[in-house]
Amino acid sequence: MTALNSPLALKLGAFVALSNDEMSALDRLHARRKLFPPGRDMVHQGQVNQSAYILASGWVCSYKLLSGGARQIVDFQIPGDFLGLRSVLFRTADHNIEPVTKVEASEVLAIDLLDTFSRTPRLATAVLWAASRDEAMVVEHLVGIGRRDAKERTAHFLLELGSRLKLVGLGSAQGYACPLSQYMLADALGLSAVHVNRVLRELREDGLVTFQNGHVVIHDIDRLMVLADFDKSYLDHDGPLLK
Amino acid sequence: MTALNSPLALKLGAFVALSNDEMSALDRLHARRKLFPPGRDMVHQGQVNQSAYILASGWVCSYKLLSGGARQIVDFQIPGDFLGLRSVLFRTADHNIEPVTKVEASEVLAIDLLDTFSRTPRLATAVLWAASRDEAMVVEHLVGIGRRDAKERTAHFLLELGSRLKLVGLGSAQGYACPLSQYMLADALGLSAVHVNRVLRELREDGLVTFQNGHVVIHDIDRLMVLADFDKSYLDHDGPLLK
DNA sequence: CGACTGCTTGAGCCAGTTCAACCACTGTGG
DNA sequence: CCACAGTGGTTGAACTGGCTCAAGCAGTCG
Repeated sequence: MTALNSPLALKLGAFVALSNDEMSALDRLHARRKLFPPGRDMVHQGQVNQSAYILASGWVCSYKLLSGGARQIVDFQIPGDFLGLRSVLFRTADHNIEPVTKVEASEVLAIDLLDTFSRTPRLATAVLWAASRDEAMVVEHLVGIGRRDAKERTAHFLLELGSRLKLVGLGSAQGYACPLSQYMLADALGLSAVHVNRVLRELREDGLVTFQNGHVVIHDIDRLMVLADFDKSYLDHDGPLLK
Repeated sequence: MTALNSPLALKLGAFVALSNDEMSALDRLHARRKLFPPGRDMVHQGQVNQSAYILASGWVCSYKLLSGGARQIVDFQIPGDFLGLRSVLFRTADHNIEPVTKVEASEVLAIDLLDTFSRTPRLATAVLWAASRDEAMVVEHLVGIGRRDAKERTAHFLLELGSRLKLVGLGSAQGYACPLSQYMLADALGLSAVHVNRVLRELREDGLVTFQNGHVVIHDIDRLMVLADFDKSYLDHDGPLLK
């Protein structure tokens, strides 16, 4: 895969028109490919001096565990996303990262990243944009768990995922492939798996979305967006620092 | 007030030993003092080209509103905290900011901030540290709302606030002044005000904390920390980029 | 074939909500 | 100086969204 159609390039390209130089700088970041099997944590809480990764293919999730054994998934990462950017800047990781599927990721050393940023500052801005978008997603997630009921929350989640996947060429307004189990959905949405199941059924019976067999099919995006109170502006901030 | 005992200096100083140069650079950021009365929003969603502020005194809260009228408070900011750092980097604000009390804050223009960072890079690192701490707090907040019950969540919240206030010289292990109403607590914790009231009573009757008349008194911090499953490590990351 | 993982459905229960009332304070205008 | 309105806190009673427990089913893998 060349930089041109890599998920990361697609994502950043939605924000900055990338020059050839910038493209090849991105390419160079993809030098150290690594593979991770699903299930075994890539990073866990308290681990020190972790590298960052750029996800090339597959899905991962970041989560925290409570002493009682409960798990809260903070976010899923999909191709084109950075993982553990914060764990590089700070010595220790404050959450766990687990591959949901087989994962292909490029390791990025702190030095290389900083080096790339100083040579191609527009890339730095673009990556900062991506990081801020991630932060905005966490905030929106918080709002959803705090103040939306299970149905709205689930609908919102599925719409957000769709929107993110579309940006990296992995989905359309009609639907997308989704390797998550209902258990993972539950841990992300702050619900029980049983209840997620019922909510998904309702959404299906209402003719809004179908979540089945690893595929999300969106039947009526307009009604779904109304139900979820979905305003995608938090996903595509304008880029101000860029002239 | 000189930089030496300003809340921001105290906070950053916990992370980096600040030189005289760095101190006076901080001082210069405090040039444009402004006052804000409680109640009227300082920033609201969608607003463009906002400045950042450093909170000198008073409390503010950042929140989002849903179409149904529900409100979710994402975070409170206390003296020494930055407000709207993200809104500077990005053209539009994605949340509202409202003063909880009378507020004194220093406006910081994007240029001045970037300028300060390039002259005193250790300050840049320190501010980055603070920003990352804020992000970690939002994540912890998300986890709490998703997976802690009302009592644990409330206890955790009060402990976190105490820990933050202590860092800027506004509280101790015994307690602190707190201008929040039970309604605000409710909007932050994702609960109803009525239930917050009952939970606070329970915590009081258990001899753990008292939240009354604008004061939080911590009676038994050890039991409180156990109840809340409070691990303060997310509040004080080490600083790796600093030699 | 059995074991395991993920999905589905029912039944009963409980944490937290909503509605409604009442109290204590504080500030404000006549 | 009192009346009155507004804000914040407190408590009870009834209701409900989502949970837990329990069972059964389908597909997949060794």
